[in-house]
Amino acid sequence: MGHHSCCNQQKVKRGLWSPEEDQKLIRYITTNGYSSWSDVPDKAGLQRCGKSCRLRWINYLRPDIRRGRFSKEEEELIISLHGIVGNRWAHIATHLPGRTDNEIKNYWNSWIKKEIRKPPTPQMTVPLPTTVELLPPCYFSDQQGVLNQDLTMNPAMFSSPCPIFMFENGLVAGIGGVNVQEELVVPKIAGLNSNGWHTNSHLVQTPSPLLPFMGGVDSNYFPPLVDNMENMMPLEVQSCRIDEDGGDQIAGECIERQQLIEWVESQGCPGFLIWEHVEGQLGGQGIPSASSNIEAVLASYPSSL
DNA sequence: AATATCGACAACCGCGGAAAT
DNA sequence: AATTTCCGCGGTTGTCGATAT
Repeated sequence: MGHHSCCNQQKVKRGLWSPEEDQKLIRYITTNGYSSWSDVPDKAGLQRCGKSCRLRWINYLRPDIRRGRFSKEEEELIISLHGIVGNRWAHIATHLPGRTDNEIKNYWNSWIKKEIRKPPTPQMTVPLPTTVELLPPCYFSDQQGVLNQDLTMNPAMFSSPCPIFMFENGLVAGIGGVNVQEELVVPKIAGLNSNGWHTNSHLVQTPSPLLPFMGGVDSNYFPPLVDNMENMMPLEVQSCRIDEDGGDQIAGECIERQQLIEWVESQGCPGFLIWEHVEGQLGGQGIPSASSNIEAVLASYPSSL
């Protein structure tokens, strides 16, 4: 039948939960547990749908829940993780014991509103040259699985000369003492293993011929490099990790900074840029700094600049 | 003083996919 | 194997007290 018919019969109560309802639900769940949420309401004597009961228990009544303001460490972790995985609230919540996806989502949505009304920071604006016609052509090779299907199927998208690769280097290590090492991944132009990256964290193609790709893009961290994110084209990417000191590799998925650099250079691309989050800035502005100067990258285009 | 807006948080909704029938 | 039911997720709306106009 209709796919989803929960919560729309009459006589099913909705809206905020009363203390009495809470007590009924708590009593039932603590004595019986839940095997099937859909028959919890009947057995517990509640005029709710199972879904509502589940939500109430998961997000509010269950005993191991933690409430109150987020700590500084939690805030930093949320912001950092969001910069990497995007709006995957449930995933982010797994790194914050006792917190729910809903709570984190609410936090983010109000946090982001505050950030948005702040004026952009000056050093984030990078002047881009307007004349690019003289740049030598540089196309991607399809060898070694470098290109994904979208790329090969639509070569017109990649007629822009001289791509500059940009990578976002996850976040600082060991933040708040929480081990998020496995999250320290950066996108790489490669095969189809997107490994759960959120769409807006994928490598994207920018409208600028000089900066055709940006990796790990979060528009709130990297706003001014391009005028509008709408024109960007999400691409499937493979995750890997830039590891400055060579430690803590992730089996099979990690390439180190030097490898990354070599790989980019092997593509015949003269420039690349690695953004790095800087410790201490994540909770404040969430502003990255560039490890390699974009001016130096642009200087590698002698014919036009 | 009255009302509009804001902000934090709670809850709802549709969807995709898993599980059950 | 096909269809229905259920679960969990993420976007969105609702609620209500606080703050601003």
